[in-house]
Amino acid sequence: MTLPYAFPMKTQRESTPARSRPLRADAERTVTAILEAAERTLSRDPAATMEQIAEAAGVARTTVHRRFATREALIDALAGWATERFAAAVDAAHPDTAPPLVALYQTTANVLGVKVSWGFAMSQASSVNPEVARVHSGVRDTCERLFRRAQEAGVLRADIDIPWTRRVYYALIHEAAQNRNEQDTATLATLVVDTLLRGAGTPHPDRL
Amino acid sequence: MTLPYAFPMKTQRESTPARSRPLRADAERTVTAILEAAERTLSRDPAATMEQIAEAAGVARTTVHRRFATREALIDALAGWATERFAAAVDAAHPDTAPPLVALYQTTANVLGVKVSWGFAMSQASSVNPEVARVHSGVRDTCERLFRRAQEAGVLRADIDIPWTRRVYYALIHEAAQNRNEQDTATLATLVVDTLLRGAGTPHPDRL
DNA sequence: ACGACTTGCAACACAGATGATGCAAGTAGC
DNA sequence: GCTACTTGCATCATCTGTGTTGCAAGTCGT
Repeated sequence: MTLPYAFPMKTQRESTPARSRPLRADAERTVTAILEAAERTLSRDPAATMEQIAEAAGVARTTVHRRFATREALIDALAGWATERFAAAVDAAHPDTAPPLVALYQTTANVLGVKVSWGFAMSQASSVNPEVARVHSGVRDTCERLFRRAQEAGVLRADIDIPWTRRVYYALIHEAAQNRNEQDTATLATLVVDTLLRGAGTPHPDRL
Repeated sequence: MTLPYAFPMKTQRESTPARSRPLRADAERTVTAILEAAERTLSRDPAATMEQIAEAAGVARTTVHRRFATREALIDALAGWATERFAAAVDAAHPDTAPPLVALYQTTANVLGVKVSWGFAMSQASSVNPEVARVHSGVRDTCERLFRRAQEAGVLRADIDIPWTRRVYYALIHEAAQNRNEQDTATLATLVVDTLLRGAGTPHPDRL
């Protein structure tokens, strides 16, 4: 049994997808097709079978098993694949250096771009794979650092609970990502950030 | 095969749990134990087996099958059981008659009470059971009516998108319900409503 | 105390999914 | 064009979960 596409190999020191040796171009395309089909299929039904995934990818089920030894290995690779993009999306927004509000918008937009396409894969944060968990945990820290900077800059209130706010932020992104309908990520990001910062209430409500 | 505990029977006109005839007291307790164990078990792992549920309930798997013909019937009954409480919780808050802000707090607190205990069951809104779907859809309408009243009363901004705001509200309740840790529903409701109305931003931020 | 009901246990049938293998046909890359 | 790689197909073994049944032991309600 060769294991040509296993995401973070335990024997590897970094998160780059590793395989025993380079795949031929056609096999490479097949692997990609399988991962994309897996995302599409599993986001609709997380309990979808290998057969359904194979069909969606346009290959035979045995081919899927040739590339991913087990179902778990496939999902693991999928989670890794998306986690790489996730980390890159966050990184590209310079969340630790850009002005807080700019960083918030940019990070949101970038993450939404990944989340819309890789929703299922990104939901596998509590993966068996320690590398995936590590990246998600790292992003969580980055997010909370950004929120603290936003507090210091007076963008976020001083009295908010940061872990709670982060969870709300994640939930907003999740909800926005369901709106795949036509909306571009910039519009969705505006909606998310606006909702997070201003809420839905009036500035000075006549109570009751 | 008798089907002693099937939630909303198609031949019944209302949502009251119906069974062919009353169960003996011990059997009644068993049914309750199974439903509670199912909630506990499935909220941890939605793919949990009947065996695991039976074990959690302290009964044999065959007993579970005696009370619920199929796995689907069990989940359906669970969804119905929780949906009854959900509808009652919303109703008790007088969402259509109390002042908007009062109704919002009270509904939130009541729903959180149910959601904390019946999180999995309440996530089965898109149940095969049309009665369950009808109740959830009704609550959704009630919620949006309340939001419109809140707008008219100046509690919610006039420019918000109501469906989006409702989804955000649901997401906040969901997140808050994860905080089972010690917090009472009144505190959590305050947090949810406060976050929904005010967001996390400062009233007049020095932009950037 | 009696009868009806309920439960646990052992056993079975069955369906569906996973994973492996050998072979023949086709394709990429040198 | 040659070789190594890749794929589809047919097939098989295995496992797990679901749902059923019969029976013996125990319990509820009257």
